[in-house]
Amino acid sequence: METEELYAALDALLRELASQGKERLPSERELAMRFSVTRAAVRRALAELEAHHRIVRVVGRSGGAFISEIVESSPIPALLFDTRPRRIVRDLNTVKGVPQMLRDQGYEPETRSIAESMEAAPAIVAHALGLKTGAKVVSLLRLRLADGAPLSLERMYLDAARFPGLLDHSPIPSLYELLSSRFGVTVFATDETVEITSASRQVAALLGVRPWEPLLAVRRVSRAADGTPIETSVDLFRADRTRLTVSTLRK
Amino acid sequence: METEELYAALDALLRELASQGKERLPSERELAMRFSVTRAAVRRALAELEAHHRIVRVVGRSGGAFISEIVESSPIPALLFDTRPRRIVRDLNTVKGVPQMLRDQGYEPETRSIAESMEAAPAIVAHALGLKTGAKVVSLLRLRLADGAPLSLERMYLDAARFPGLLDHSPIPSLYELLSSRFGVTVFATDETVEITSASRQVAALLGVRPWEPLLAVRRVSRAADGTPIETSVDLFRADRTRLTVSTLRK
DNA sequence: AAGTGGTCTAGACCACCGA
DNA sequence: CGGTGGTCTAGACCACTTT
Repeated sequence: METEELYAALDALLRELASQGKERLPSERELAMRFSVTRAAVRRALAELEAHHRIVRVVGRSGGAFISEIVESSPIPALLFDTRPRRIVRDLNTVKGVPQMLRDQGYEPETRSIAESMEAAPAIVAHALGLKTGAKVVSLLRLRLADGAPLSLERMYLDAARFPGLLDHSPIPSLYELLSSRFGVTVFATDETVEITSASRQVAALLGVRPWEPLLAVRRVSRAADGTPIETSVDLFRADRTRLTVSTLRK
Repeated sequence: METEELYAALDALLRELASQGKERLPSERELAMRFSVTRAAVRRALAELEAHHRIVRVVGRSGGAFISEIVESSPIPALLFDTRPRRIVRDLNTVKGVPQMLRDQGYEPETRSIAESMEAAPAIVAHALGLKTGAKVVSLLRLRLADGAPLSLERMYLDAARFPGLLDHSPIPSLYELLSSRFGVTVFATDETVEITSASRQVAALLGVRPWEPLLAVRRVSRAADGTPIETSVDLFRADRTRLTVSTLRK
């Protein structure tokens, strides 16, 4: 019995248990015996059920695999229109900072500075900021939390020559406010790109997700009213806690 | 030697090979012997490298694991010079349809209609379109391809009462054009949200990706100039072929 | 035919954690 | 202590693709 069959069998078992109001599956070893397959095969199928959030797995003595919710069967899903989980909404139409966005939605924002340093600009950063490769840039690595839980990891670069003494204020409480009050610079426009990336081990540890889990990567270049670049950054958002929104008018 | 060590060792090997201009790794069996681990261990580490797009794996006689790009040799990333990006760019600032967007970027667009039908609106769809639950809606399921390779799967709902006889033209060549010429309706504004979802087996098969692989889900409501909803849809984009862009001005 | 990656069985040991 | 999931070794067979 290959994985696909086993997945179907477990799927049926899940529905049966759900209909009986039970939420705990038999142990992996017992499932392996029942379906006459190895435990490894059971684990592959369970891993897929877990990836689809059909089950949750818990270790330890009364641990096991638990049904995460009762789902009706449906062919190709209208399910995708469902928006049950409470996700934090990042509106790409505004230039608000993350903390303000969180407060607007009733979350308690927190920012932890992981690293603040001066370094030579990598090629892509230099290109985005209109500098020569190797020019000095200020590099900030910050972790954003909402209600105490990690939401995103942000790496930002700024032209060190344009903003001298920026690191004197370390740790920086509100960057946009500091740029405005001390340097008279405000963000006028942003160009952003959105892609999926996967979490490296270090990123995963900081964000509290598993390695290689998918993340939303938002790359940004902020510009002043005269078009000169102010900062370029990459935000890595936890996929399970984030929804991006955009509104557009015809052009 | 556990997975993390082995990953680091393979990482070092990757850099060494890259510096020598080589792009092919030894076979899994040889790597296992070299590092005195089982082939399963090698495969776990290689899977991680693949998830990070560090390598590409090919089956068959002269297959193997190949380094996906040589980073060391060139100080300035070749990407910056590439006029036709490896990923297809979906500009969320415009309301252009997918085929037009593809043509603009030099790809050959193709749309395959998977299903076109009339059905009762699910609650969420009815809500988005301002209809009563159960009202008749036209449901379209279409696969978009670029240069013959699957790019996205789109499920769209339209008010059947507003667009009578829409399915008479089945299969629909250009929906936006049809709405304009036959019903005098043009899209004026769109509200879109972006999230990560994972591919079900059926979706994965259509898009040519593996089950549970992450996808970009773009949900949309298109409105006419008077604010009435025209259509609501979900686009599932292959993460490895898509980049979304947004530009904003201060508000 | 031969060598590649893909997948499976079989079994062991570990980390964890409640009974 | 004992049962759970998590991870590892060892080895077999299959599907695929070039030689």
